[in-house]
Amino acid sequence: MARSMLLRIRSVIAAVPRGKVITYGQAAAVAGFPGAARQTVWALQGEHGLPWHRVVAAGGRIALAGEEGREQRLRLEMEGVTFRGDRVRMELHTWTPKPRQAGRVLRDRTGRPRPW
DNA sequence: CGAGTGACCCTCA
DNA sequence: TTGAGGGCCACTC
Repeated sequence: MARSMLLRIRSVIAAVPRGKVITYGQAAAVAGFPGAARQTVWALQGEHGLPWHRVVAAGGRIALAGEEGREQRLRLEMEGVTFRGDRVRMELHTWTPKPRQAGRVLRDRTGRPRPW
């Protein structure tokens, strides 16, 4: 069931702690679907109760536009997340689930290696 | 079943 | 630094 894909991505997002963030691509990869960043968007759509503000685009960019984007930034700053310019300082706040074996490399669907 | 639509991402010019 | 191009895939007409 393709449905479990979104469910798994949701559970990953739900596990992101306060003060930490995860990117769309990472959320999908951690859930077991490297390269499926767009599905993370779907996983957030219409779902309440998820820490949606802790999901940012690659490089710490806020993907939401306008008012929504400003609210997301406010929520993050309230949790202690710091910014540099208009992006989150990923080196300080990126969340990684359980540190996997060092040196591990995941590959996306096109066979491209994705450093992890 | 085909086409269009995303709060995306990576590579390369 | 920026933009194009191709890739991903659930979901809705």
